Amino acid sequence: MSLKVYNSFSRTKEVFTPITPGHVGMYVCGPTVSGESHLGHARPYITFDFIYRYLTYKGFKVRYVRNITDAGHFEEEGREAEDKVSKKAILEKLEPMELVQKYTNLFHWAMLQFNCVEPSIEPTATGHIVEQISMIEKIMAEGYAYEVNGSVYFDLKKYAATHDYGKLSGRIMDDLLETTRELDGQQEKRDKADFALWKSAAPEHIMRWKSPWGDGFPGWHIECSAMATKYLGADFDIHGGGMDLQFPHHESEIAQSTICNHHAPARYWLHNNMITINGKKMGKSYNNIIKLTELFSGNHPLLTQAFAPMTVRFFILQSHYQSPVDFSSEALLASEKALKRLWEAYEVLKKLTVPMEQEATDTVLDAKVLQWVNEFDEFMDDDFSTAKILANMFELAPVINGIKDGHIPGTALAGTTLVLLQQQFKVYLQDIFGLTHTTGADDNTLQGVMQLLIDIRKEAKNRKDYVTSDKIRKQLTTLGVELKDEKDGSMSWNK
RNA sequence: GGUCCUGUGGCCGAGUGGUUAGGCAAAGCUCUGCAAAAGCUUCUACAGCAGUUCGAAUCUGCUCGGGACCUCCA
Repeated sequence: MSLKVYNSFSRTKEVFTPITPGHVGMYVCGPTVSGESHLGHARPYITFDFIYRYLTYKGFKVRYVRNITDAGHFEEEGREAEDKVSKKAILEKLEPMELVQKYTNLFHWAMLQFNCVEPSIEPTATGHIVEQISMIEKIMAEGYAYEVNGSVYFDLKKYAATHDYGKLSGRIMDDLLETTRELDGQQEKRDKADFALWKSAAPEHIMRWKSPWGDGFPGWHIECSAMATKYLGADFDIHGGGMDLQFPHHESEIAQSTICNHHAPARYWLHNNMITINGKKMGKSYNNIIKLTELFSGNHPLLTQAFAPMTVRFFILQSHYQSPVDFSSEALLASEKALKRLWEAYEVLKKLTVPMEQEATDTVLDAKVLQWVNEFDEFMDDDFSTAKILANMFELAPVINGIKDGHIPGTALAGTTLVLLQQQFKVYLQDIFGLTHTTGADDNTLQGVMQLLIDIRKEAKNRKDYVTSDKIRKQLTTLGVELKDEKDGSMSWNK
């Protein structure tokens, strides 16, 4: 089966063919560590995490590069030569690198919470100033950049004359050139649409590096081009990021790399859609940001409760990565319950056993189960349709629970079917979707304490002392531990 | 203003022209000391109008609504 991905560049679903058979180079735009990550940031990292995991599952050796943007960029181009990082640093009275470190650590912590696999390489912009400068020099040598007052700009008009600038984002060059915007510093550019490759640093600017054009700092787009080229080559497979980065960021990356390397950087451009909140994109300008720390703690006016990272991960998996997803406390609560139900079915499934040589007594059900399971790969190959796989899993859950409860005879499914079901559930739920569940079952002390409580409750129940047995169950519930009486008289629990 | 996307049942969300998406919520039943969980059942929608077609949520056009980008943005 071949993997098909929606390529933003061609606006069609294409068969994915890596440049080097068996290997995939993937670059994803990482965070700007000038502030705390919010819910919106979670989406690309979780999306490209399961894409990375799936490519690995398919047998590709993937080099996954995700940068850390720690060299600030100007907040409003040309208005003031102050970058995000230095501005915030002054406000918080921190060293720029101290601030960068703080938010980098926080970002890594969040990725850990979401169970995101670490990228193969996580380069920082500040660690690649030399590469960025040399790339700018090459572009200048090619005649597509010019220097003015210590800043270097990309000559977009010249580029657009022979190249299709705007193809990725569906932009029309003439419109861009016509866009009238009166900003300070715009005058030094040959054309308003030209973007900066290097900006001259004003004396008060903290983050600054020496360059052939004087002290300054790199432009917004050049870091990704420089780092992607360095670690993945001039021509690599996948470039990913949020849809809002298509223009101007990715468009400009294409222009820079095309001139510098004489080659468009990536074959496949993958973009995840936005998370909205009450229909509006989550963003600073809308003042509707929910930080990840707030989400995990429930400490936000829009939240009715705290939500676990896995709930968020599941919530994102429940829709296609290219669809916008609207956030609400209610929607997340639904995800929380759904994940719980699914995970419990998975736990049940793990314990089911049937002899391998068992033949299916219910061939209709057996065929259905096989179809649902086999569709996992099919759906994932179809541009990573995680939502459809989850739907199939929910179709399978009643079958699993039915076998456990005895509504469905244990022999209904063939031994080989059950084994395949168990295997694929594990592979998808844990290895590809990256979901985890903490039952506390790995805590020996807690295990022992719970067993003790279960024993006491069983004894109480046996002598019909329901006051005691209900008290144990009720108090455990308030502690967040759920105790269930099974049909066979045993008890199970989970956190 | 320009470019593009989108409008699915109480809510969230899959949907590749013909067949039940799925989840959450709600109702009933079974099981249970009571619960919870689980199982079974019910609720069956595609913004509006027109067109193409034997047949459209799915294609086309128009109208209305929502959103993204055009500026830092995941």
